[in-house]
Amino acid sequence: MNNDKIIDLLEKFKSEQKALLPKVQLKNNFQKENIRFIAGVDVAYFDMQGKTKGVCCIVVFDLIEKQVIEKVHSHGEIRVPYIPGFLAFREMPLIKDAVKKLTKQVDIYMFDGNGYLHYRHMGIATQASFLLGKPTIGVAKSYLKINGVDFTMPQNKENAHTDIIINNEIYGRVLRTRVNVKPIFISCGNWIDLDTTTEIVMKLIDKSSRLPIPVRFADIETHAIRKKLLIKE
DNA sequence: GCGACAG
DNA sequence: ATCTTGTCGC
Repeated sequence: MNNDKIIDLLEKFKSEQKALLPKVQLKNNFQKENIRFIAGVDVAYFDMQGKTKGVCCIVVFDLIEKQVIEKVHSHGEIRVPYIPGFLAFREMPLIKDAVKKLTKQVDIYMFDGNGYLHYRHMGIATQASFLLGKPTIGVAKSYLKINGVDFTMPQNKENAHTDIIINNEIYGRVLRTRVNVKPIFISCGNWIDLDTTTEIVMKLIDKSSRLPIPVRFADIETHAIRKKLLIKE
């Protein structure tokens, strides 16, 4: 993919993101007590026959029974390069394919990446919400600096957090899910508020990781599937 | 030209 | 994201 083509694509992508923005709602469109099934979505990459391929896994976790109730995956060629701010366009085709395979109910989707914490408030979690028609949450392992604004490190206590505020607007939250571990960067995707987002993320933390269970499991699953695909060929 | 850069 | 072994700690 040459440079001119990428520049054209980015302009097109940017206007798609701007068109979606007015539809974003940072309010819960559900009753908290009804939330039970949380899906984690992640993508892993590999090369095969000189092409960049990807594996997308979705793991659905039951908050009540505390167990995984469904795992689905999709894989295929990745055609869009990674450019900060446009991750959704790179991963969305595979996500769509994996979503089609789901048979169980999902109440909320969690993504490996940002949501409202994004240049145009349109990180992958927010953008994907329109495809899914469900509330979404963004969970990033590192910080994507916006307009040169740094984040404030939260205290070294479980559940300590600081907000990322730019031009008097809250973009997202830096959350210390466990003591002595780097914080994560969470943000609303759509149809959910930041406090509820934080609550749900904390409910899904266990001793095994600083990341919430569905995202962690989806990450592990993508690596497992990728390994199988590489052995076959 | 240099640095920054979710995954 | 990915390339990669051992190793410190709960």
